[in-house]
Amino acid sequence: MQRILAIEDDSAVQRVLKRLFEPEGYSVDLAKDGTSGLELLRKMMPSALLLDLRLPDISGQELCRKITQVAPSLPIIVLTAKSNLVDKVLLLELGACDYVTKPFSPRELLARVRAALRRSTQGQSEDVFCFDDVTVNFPNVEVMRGGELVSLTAREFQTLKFLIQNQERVISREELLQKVWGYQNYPSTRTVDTHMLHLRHKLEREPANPLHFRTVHSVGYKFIA
Amino acid sequence: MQRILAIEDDSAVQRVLKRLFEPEGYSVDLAKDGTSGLELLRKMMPSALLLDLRLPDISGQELCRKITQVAPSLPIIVLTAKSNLVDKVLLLELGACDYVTKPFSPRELLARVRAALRRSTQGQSEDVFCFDDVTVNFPNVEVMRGGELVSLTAREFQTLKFLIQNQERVISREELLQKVWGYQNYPSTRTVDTHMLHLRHKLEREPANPLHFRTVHSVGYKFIA
DNA sequence: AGCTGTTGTCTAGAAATTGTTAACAGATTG
DNA sequence: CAATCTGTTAACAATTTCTAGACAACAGCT
Repeated sequence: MQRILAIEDDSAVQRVLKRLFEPEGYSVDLAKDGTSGLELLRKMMPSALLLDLRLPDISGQELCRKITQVAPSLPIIVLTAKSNLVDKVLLLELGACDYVTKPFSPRELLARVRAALRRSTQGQSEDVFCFDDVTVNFPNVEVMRGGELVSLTAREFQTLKFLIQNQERVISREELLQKVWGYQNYPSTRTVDTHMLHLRHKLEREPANPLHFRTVHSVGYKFIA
Repeated sequence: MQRILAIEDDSAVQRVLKRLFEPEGYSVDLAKDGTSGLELLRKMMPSALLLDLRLPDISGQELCRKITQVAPSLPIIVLTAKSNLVDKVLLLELGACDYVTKPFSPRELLARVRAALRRSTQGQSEDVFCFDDVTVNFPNVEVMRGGELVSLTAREFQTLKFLIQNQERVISREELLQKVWGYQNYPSTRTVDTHMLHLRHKLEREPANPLHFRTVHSVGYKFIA
């Protein structure tokens, strides 16, 4: 039997979750704040986690980070009131695998939890990404271009991955250095430019006239498929 | 040879599929409606199924349900015109393992089918695995090379087994230490390198220029047959 | 057009990662 | 109990990758 842990302080929502999942053959355990949630998590090791973002004690984002440290492969479905795109990106980055905005349709939540469980047991479905004549294979850490293997360095690949995950959005050099490089302080940001140059030469048809790796003058870069 | 069954009524798309998969070493069988598709499915037992959602006789969702009853572990990749998110969730729930929206990039479809096949075969373990002039016999815990018995240590054999089970995929030293060694914490990961060195010397033709036990700089190692 | 700050490009040196060898400590075996 | 085997770590060499700086080219502004 699959066990689901729900960290959610609203008792009305708690009841809805119980009534939704238990008849479908899942067991539902409840925690009403972050600290007791983390404790329960360690004890029961659930198959999936439902996480409310607004909690009395810890911020949802903080909790998300801690959970992914304790159980990196646990699928987390976030329940959130906002449908903000920035938040969505942030959440997926923090390790959430899906999110549902409140008020949610019970049927949709059920479907998403099932899909998440399926993905976590049989592997990610989003492991390839394509644009132009380029295929990026994430688990294999491989990039094909027109049937030929293109060799990227690890940094280049990480940068590409981050850009794809945040496509359409402009990303500053500072953000890239923080999120991809993991740097807290940096004397210069020019190294980002060099890496973009390399990505363009390896993946663009006309590196001097880039279609996908675009420069946004005095702001940063963005990726467009 | 891997066989793919495509249930798809558009003959133009049928041709594209044939031209895409057959040169890559797959055999493609075609059915142009749901009933003949189900019949063919029972006869040929393909390795993967490509399924168009808009069919003349049966609804794609209905068909999806029936197929998962007949062959629960068969990977299904759905071809769909809509990119609706709800549909996506519904499909995954119905048993599809991935989906591609039309018009699709041939290369992307190929990559996804490969990924799906890899996922579906990685669970079931063969008794013997061969690459180059090497034969690995899992039940006997034996490795032959060109008729000669090669003696591997227990760790080396476990490492080899894990690499073969996850071939093509890049595996970090950390993951190896966790999954093969069973370690939770480790002061150093260099011991993995030493074991890869030994495997190379015992199983590669040119240990200094490895073809099968590849290193992916600053990420990890991967095995390729 | 001219000015100014930003970005593209190249390169050499710095830094990090990996290959390889060898030595040592535990475990296993006879 | 000694001998052998196995796993681990350290050290150094070889290799790959990253980075900062210089200068040229470019975009945006007045």
